[in-house]
Parts: sequence; C-alpha cells; structure tokens
Amino acid sequence: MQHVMPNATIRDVAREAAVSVASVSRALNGATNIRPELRDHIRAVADRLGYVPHAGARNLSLARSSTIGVVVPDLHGEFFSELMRGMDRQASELGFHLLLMVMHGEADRGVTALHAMRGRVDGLVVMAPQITSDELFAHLPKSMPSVLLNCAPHEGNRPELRVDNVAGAVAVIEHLAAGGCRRIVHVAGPEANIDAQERLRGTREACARLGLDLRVLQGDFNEDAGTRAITALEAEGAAYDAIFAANDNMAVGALMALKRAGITVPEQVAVAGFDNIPLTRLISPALTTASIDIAEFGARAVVRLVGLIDGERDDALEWRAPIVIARESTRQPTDNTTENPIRRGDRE
Amino acid sequence: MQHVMPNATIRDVAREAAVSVASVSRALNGATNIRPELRDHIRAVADRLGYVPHAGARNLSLARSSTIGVVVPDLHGEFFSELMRGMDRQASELGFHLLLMVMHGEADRGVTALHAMRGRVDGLVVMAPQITSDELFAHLPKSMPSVLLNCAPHEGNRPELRVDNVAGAVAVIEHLAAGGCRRIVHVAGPEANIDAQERLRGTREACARLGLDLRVLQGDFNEDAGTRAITALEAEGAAYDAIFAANDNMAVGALMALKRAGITVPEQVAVAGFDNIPLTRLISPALTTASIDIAEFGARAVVRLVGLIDGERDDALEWRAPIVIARESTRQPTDNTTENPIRRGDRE
DNA sequence: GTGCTTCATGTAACCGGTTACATCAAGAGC
DNA sequence: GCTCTTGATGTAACCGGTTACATGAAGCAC
Repeated sequence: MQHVMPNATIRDVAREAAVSVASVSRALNGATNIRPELRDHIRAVADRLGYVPHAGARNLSLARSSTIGVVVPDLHGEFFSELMRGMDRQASELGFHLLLMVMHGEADRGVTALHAMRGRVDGLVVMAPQITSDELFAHLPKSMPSVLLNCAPHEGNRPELRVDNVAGAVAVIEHLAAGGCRRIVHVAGPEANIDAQERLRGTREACARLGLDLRVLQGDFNEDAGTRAITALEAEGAAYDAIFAANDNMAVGALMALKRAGITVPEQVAVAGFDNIPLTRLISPALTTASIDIAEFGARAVVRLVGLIDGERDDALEWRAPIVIARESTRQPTDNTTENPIRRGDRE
Repeated sequence: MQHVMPNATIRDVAREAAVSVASVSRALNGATNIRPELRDHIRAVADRLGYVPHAGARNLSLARSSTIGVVVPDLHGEFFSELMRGMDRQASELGFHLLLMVMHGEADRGVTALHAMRGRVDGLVVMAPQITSDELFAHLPKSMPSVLLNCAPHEGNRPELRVDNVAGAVAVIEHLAAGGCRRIVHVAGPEANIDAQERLRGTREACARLGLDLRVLQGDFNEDAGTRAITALEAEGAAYDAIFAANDNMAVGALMALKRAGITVPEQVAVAGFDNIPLTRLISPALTTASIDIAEFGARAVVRLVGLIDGERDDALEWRAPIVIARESTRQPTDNTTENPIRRGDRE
C-alpha cells in the first residue's frame, strides 16, 4: 500500500491508478468524456496520494495564471489597505489571485517589476501617480491587459480609472453654498500636484457659477499650511465664512487655528477638506470632507481588467466622483438644495 | 528588419540571433561560459525584439518561483497594511514577490487557498488567528516551507512568530498603575479570538499581582464597543480611573465617549489601547497603546521563511513582546511611589 | 602527424500539466 | 457476416524556459 506522497505529480497518480495522465487530467477537471466509475477511482487515488495539482505547470500549459498583478507606488496607510481590500474581494469572486508589487518610488524598479510580471499574471492594475509614468508605459506591453489607476496624463488611450477631483471640489463648494456660505477661501495644494490643480479648478468653476466670492491661498498639503492660512486671514481682518482646504491635513490645521482664535465652527466659519482620512471622523468638530469609495474603486479596476483579459474591448477613461461626507464642521443645507453626488460627463 | 514582437520567446530570440536556445539562456542569465561578443549580440537581439522571459516557464523548470504566499484572515485596517509593508520590503530585498490570499473567515476557503498555492509559491506565511487551525495545518504539506504568524495553539512544532499578548497587557497595566490608576476597566475583544483571550489573561494576572480593582466588559474589537462601554459605565455611575481596551479601535471609541461625557483624559480617566495603529498618534489626546513593530514582525517572518526555503532547519517559536508607547491619554509614571491623589478622579 | 585538454556551442530531455489526435472496442445497421 | 459510428482511453506534442550531456574546434605537447 502506497503512502501519501507529498508532492505527487499527475504521472504518479496515473501510474498508481493504472491509467494515462490524460484520464487523470480529465477526471480531476470534470471533463464529461470519462466513465464515471473510472473518474471516481482516479479521484480516490488522487486523494489517497494527497495529490494537489502544480499551479505553475497548469498555468504554463493553459497560458493563463488566474492572477492579477497589482503595481502600487507604496503601501502606507489606509488608502492602500482599502484599495487592496476592494481588489481582493472582487478578484477572489472572479477566481483570480493577487500578486503584489510595490515600486518604492524608483521608476526603474517599476520597470523591473513590470518585467517580473511577465508569465506570472494575466493582467495588471497599475497605480503610478508620479509624473514619470511615460517610461513605465513604454515597458507595458500592449499585449498585457492593464488598467491604470489615477495615473498622470499620458499618451494614448488606455483603460483607466481616475478620481474626479474637479467634480469633488464642485460638490464641496455646492455643499458649502447650500449651507449659506458666500465668501470662500480655498487653501490650495502644491502647484505641481495634479490633484491639487484639479481641485483648485473645480473650486474656481463652482464659485464662478454660483456667484460666490473666492480667495485662494497657496498651501502645500501639510497641516501647517492650514494654520498659516487662518493666521494670515485674521491678521488682515479678512471677511470669509468658509474654508475649503485641498486636503484634510490642511483643513485640520485650519480647524485648530480657528478654534484657538475663538472663531466658532461651523457657525462663523465652515470648514471642509478632501480625502476622508480616518482622523476626520474623530476630531471635534468632525470634519466635512469629500472622497470616493476606495474599495469600490479597486473592485471596479479588477472587474474591468478581467473584462480585458476575457477579450473585451475597453479604452474608456472612467471617473469616480467623490461624494461629500457632511459632518459637523459645515452647516447642513437649509432648504431642499440638492446635495447629490455630481457625476460629470467626459471632460474633454 | 524584424519588428518588436510583443511576446517573443527564447526560441524567437535564438532564431533571430542564429544561435541555440541554450546560448540565449546563458547570455541572458550571466553565465560565464559564453563568448562576450556573442553574449552582447544576443542581448542586443533580445532587446530589439522586446524579449522578456516568461516567469512561469522559468519557475517550472527551476522548480522555484521566488514568490511567497501570504495567507491572511482579512484585510481590514492598518495592522495589515503595516504587516504587508514590512513583508514586502523584506521580500523584495531578498528577491521575492508576494502572492496575497485572503480567506474571509471561512476555513474551507483557507484550504482551497492553500491548494491554489501549490506550484505558485516557494513558501507560505500563514496568519490564522481565529479559526481552529488544525484543519488548516492538515492541508499544509510538510514539504511546503511555512511560517506561522500568531496562530492558535496547535499540534507539533512549526516555525512560528507570535505576539506576546500576555506580556503586552501586563506592561500596559503596569504603566497604568505607575501613573496612579487603581480601578481598571478592561474592554475585552471577541471571546473566540486568541489575541483577545491572552490580553485578558495578562490583564487579570497583572491586576491580581498589583492589587488593582479590575472589571471586564465584553467587546468585539470595533470602535462602537468602546463607546458602549463608557455609556454603560456612566449610566450606572461606576467608579473607575482607567480604561484598557483590548485594541485601539475600542480605545478610540471609549476616548470619544469620555470626551462627549465631559470626563477629562487622562486626569479623571486614563485610556490605553493595544496595537498602535497610526491613528493613535493623530487623535487628541494621543492614545497610549502597546504594540510590537508590526512591519518588523512581517519582515522577520519573511526572513525566516526564506531561510526555510534555502534549507535551513528552524522549528522555533519566537515571541515579540509589545512595548508600551506612552502618550497623552495616560499619566506618566511619577518618580517613585505615590501619585498626587487630588488629581485622581473619584468622580461620584 | 596523433592524442589530450579546454572551452564555446548545440541538442534534446525535462519541469508538470493540457489536449489534439490516434486507437480501439462495442454497438448499430445492413 | 461486414462496415460505420460513437465514445472511452492512451500517446505524444506542446507551453517556455533550464541544463546535462554531446559535439567539435582550437590549442598544446609530444
């Protein structure tokens, strides 16, 4: 009597069951053209030997790995854990695995990573917010299905998913306006940052359309910038009733500075941020902010990628419009003004 | 002149360079037994064709995938992003990739996951804190190198890494006692969770040894449980001067509830958590907590696993004792013995 | 010249699966 | 009886790499 052999191959099973490898393969993969008794016998033998198919070999001959490569810039914080969560849930639902690859900022490591993926994955989800992506894309073979997440603008059409910062900023301004604010101060992010630029643009558009006063102060995404903005405004005795910071960090800085200055939030000045970092729920007053559903973002990328892998045609640039998460730092809409998440159509 | 072919194989390169596949392999893998001019020529041709080796095929013939399978129970929160971060950094340093596999609680999915790993990875890092892992281990072939993280007790010796929750809880209680606390409330985690059980045990031991009052409230690791605990305590007018929650989430919930109830932290009630999620630094007052260096924990698991893969012998059960990270939510130890009793909140 | 060593290169087997095609037995139709 | 069809099973090629071994040319000693 044969003992369990830890790494039995299909040929071991075939020998032990006195059949050919083809029959074993058929028995285990549920092919119909095999006699039921034989199928059961083979399965029993396979069980007895503790046979588990070698996925690598299977992948090679099927030319399919059922694996999705995930290329991300870094792994800090909750954004990534949420993103991975959404991708994983969706991938496992569709029968795919996730192979993770982090390029720690260095572009050449990104290229190496991309190469290492060849023959290991069926497709890629690539997140590369750095501007240097063009080199990366040059190494992304056309034959490799891939979905881009929040990448900087680039040559050519590719299936892509982006956060609609413009729409998010518009939604925030509309929310502020609905709460009665008329004189908005926007604390902008770094000029070179694409997200910051778009948020500023949305703010400008919405204020112009709604006839609101807008003043823009330069910031840098750090908490201090929010504090400095308030200090400066108070020093010159400026009149304003809302602060919209281009990210939550700066909004928190502004909030703290307002508190110290004895200005009540949201009664005298409303404050809103962007990103929905976990902290926003916990400070007091809780911060109104805008963000997308990150897990859904990841899941959607996986769905589209699997579509591509299955041969679908897809060149679309899809946008995810952030929704406003209204908390204590802003006044709620007074009347029946709409506060729907605004989905913008194709921008240019 | 030949064009770039997207999925050139080694045989394409061989034909194009008018050499054998063996030479191509040697040229690209840096073998010494090849004429330098020929090597350069082959490399040039490979470049021109855009040849990237097929990792799957390579793995099969080398019987090595340079990939580590990571089996985790779920992906919530920052613990996992930190863990993955540590593992990823170390793995990429050692030339390994990470294949992620989440078993959402269901044990049979864990077994399926394990099988799917065969022939895809060289070894596994398995984290299975809640389920009765014995079934899982039964499906973990001896031939598959694996390192266990924080698994429930089980048969036999395996290379393993565990957080010493008992020691961590003891350290927290000692820190609270050193700050003058005498009436401790422990908000416990889920009863079925091994971490929660051990933290409770450490709390019990330390309180008994130090002669502190201890009251245990059942929780579930969610923020709400902390809030509910405070609500219940206040409703009955209980006397207590410290909350030790079995994880940070619940501690944060408690902190917020205390704030809302107008109870000062840490003057009237000190609060401590467990895990050191990044959030704890950001809230106000910053939360005292206990934790291991999670990234290091993950990195160490990878190091040991790679050792196993390389044939080292290793059956050790290694412990990581958490340290207390004292922040604003607890009083710092005063010099030798007594704390000023006036500040201590007997609030009834 | 022959014989021996050394070294670059090629040939073909192998990793462990899948599957097109060949084979063969049984049953149907005449 | 013979032929044709049908369906189960086996044989061997293939996926794309690596590499043991074979080959053959060059170099050297005699």
